[in-house]
This record gives sequence, C-alpha cells and structure tokens, in this order.
Amino acid sequence: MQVRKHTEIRRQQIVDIIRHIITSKGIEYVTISEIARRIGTTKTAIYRHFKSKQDILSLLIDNIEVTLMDKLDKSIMSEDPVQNLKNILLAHLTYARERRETPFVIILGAMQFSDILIRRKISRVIQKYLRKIEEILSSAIKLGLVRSTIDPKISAIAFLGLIQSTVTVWSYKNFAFIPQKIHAHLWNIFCQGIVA
Amino acid sequence: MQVRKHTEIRRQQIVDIIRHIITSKGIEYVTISEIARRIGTTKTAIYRHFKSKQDILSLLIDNIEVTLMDKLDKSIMSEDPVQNLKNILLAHLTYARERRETPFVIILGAMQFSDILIRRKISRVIQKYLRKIEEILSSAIKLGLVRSTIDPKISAIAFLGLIQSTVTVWSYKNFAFIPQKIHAHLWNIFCQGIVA
DNA sequence: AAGATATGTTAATAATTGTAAACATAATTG
DNA sequence: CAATTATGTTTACAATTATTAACATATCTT
Repeated sequence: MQVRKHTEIRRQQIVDIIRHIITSKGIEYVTISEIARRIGTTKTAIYRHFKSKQDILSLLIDNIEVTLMDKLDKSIMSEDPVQNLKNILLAHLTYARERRETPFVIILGAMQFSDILIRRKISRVIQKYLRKIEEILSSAIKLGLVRSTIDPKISAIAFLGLIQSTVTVWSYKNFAFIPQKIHAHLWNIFCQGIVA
Repeated sequence: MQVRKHTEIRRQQIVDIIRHIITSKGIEYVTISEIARRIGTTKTAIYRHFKSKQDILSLLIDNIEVTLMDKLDKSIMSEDPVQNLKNILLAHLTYARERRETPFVIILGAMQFSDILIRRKISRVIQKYLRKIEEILSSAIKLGLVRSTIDPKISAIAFLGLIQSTVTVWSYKNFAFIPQKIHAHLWNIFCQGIVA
C-alpha cells in the first residue's frame, strides 16, 4: 500500500507537518518517527527526501523566512510607513489567531537551542525581519512622522517584542483570548512611543 | 570517593546546574546524565533527591519564580511607580548582561513545551509577573502619571515584550551587545507610549 | 560506640532516538 | 514494452533516554 509522492511534495509536506507538531505539541516532539507517523509513512522513507534531521530543520527555517517576508510585503501597501507598521502588527496577531499559520516567534523561540548551523539560520531570519522594520521606521523619520530621537534599530526590537510577548501569553493561555482584539491597545502604546 | 551532601544542598545544586545548562547549551541538553556529570555524581544519585525529572523541572520553576519576584521587589524602591517600572526594566537587562542569572524569559521560553503540569506552573509565574506590572501601572494611572486610556493588562504584556525581544535578539547575537545600553532607548519608547 | 537513616554506586531495564543497508515496487523515461 | 530511476518497506543498529533494584558506606541520632 505505498502511495508514492514526488520528493518536492513530500519535502513540503514534511515541513508543514513539523510546523504543526511544534505548535500543537512542541519541538521536542519533532522526531523522525512522529513525522513519519503523521504523514503516514515509515521513518526510513523520510530519508529518501532529506539526508538528515538537520537538513529538514534547515528547510523549515527557509520556509518560515519565505512566509514571514511574504506576510511583511503584503502588509506594506500604504504610502504611510506608520500605517504599514500598524498593518504588520495586525497581520501577525490575526494570523496568530486563525492559527492557520504558526506564529514565527513560536517556532523561532522553540528552535532557539538547536545546533549552531540552525541557530545561524534563525539569526539571519531575525536580522532580516528587524532590518525591514528598521527601514520602515527610518523612512517614517525622514517623513517627519516619527521622532528623530528614536533609534530605529532598537525600536524594531521593541516592535518585535509586542508580537513576541503577546503570542507567548496567548500560547500559555492556551489560545483562549483573541490577540487581534488587543491590537489597538498595543499599537497605541507603540505609536505614542515613537510618533513626532 | 563519595562526597555526600545534604539533600537540600543537592537539590539547589541540581537546579542551579540546570539553569546553567539551559543558558549555555539549551533545554534539550538538560538530561539526567548531563546533570550528574556536571555536579560530579552518577545518574542514579539524582534520584535520591528527586523522584523524577518532572519533579526537578518543577522545583526549577519555583526557583525561577522566587528569584524573579525577588528581583521585582528589589527594583521597587521609589515612590514613583513609573520610576519603578524603569528600574525593573533596567534590572532585567543588567542581569541579562552579567549573565550570572539566566534571564527568566529564556528559561520560560525554552520550557514552553514541556508537559501540561510544567506548562501550568510556568503560566502561573507569567501571570504573577504580569499582575505585578499591571498593579504598578494601575497605581501610576491613579496618580495621573500615566494616561487613563491605556489598558494596564495589555501594557504589562507590552512591557514584558521589551525584555523578551531584547533578550532573544541578544541571545541570537551570542550575547555580543550590551542590552543595558539600549535600556534608555527602550524605556523612552515605552514611557512615551504610556505617560500622560 | 551502636543502630538507624540518608546518600552514593554499580548494573540493568525498556523505550526511543537518528540513521543505514538490503530489498521491493511504483513511476518515468527511452 | 524494457530499462532506469525514484520512492517506500523491513530489518537492524548503536547511542541515549529516564528510571529501578541491590548493594555499600557515610553521616546522624541516641
């Protein structure tokens, strides 16, 4: 009863499953056996598509990077950089709620302690994300919408923190409240904190 | 060559070692063998002081709770609640830098996916922490120091986010920058975001 | 000092981990 | 249709996991 699928399909399937495992049970449950069980194959079949577990996690991060940056780009529609930031925050909290997509902060947090290679990749994703936020902030400063005394680099970290802590609390409360609802409040604090 | 120590000493020693393992290598390296190796005993000796690994992690969280609340209390010296918040933030970032004490956000983040019992304990610690911040904010509102339109509950989450993202970025940059240095900037954003 | 208790060691357990080799057959190519 | 290649299965392995039982001796209590 072997339903064979192309390796590209399997690879994506495996990565998707891992994102699901991480959100539902945690990274410690991301094992070759668990992956195989969930997609309905055997452990060893996994090795037809990846040469090692590290190889799998590596693709996972690439995958997260793509969806994350994609989400950023889609949120940047306005001419107003401040409005764009607001949209980005909303997008993160909205997706978090719908739970269709695992919040990247959860995955990156969970993978914080993998081997050095994985850590480097994660680090790069975070840097890329922060740089993007930073750029938006910088252009807002240029337009005089944001105080010139604020440091874009550090403000970007603070922005990331809004998402991170909200998702964390939300996760620990077993997804029992709607983060989107608190978007307005969070944004209010951050916005007041930076605007000119 | 058996150097025997009282169980209270061993228990604390074991917990301390775990905090160290988590910061230096990650939670996945918190194994009975690794603990035993580090404190210079055998695996089985550990079971003289704890009945299970879960039991160890449970005490670890209690321990984190104590040091965390202690740090909070020590930072609350002023009559001015806003100043107290500023001190708390500084304390977190300072300790993070000195690295003598593992930042609680790291440990709580790393343990995010333990079993349900551990999760509940962590959840309680976070709640307790947030409530404390919330109280400070509420009293600041009463004193007219902070806008009455801000929600203390949500502002507390935002406050937690400042610490969380800073420590995360700091951790991924292999502790290569001094978070204390960015304290002023972070505080500036948050403070402007809430003050009346 | 004698007896009791607490701590440590050695050896062993079953379960699970990631991974490999040998074999089998489906899907694709010629 | 034949041959090749890609995918899946079975079996196996060594390493590591948390934990227990049996035994040994240091420390504490009386």
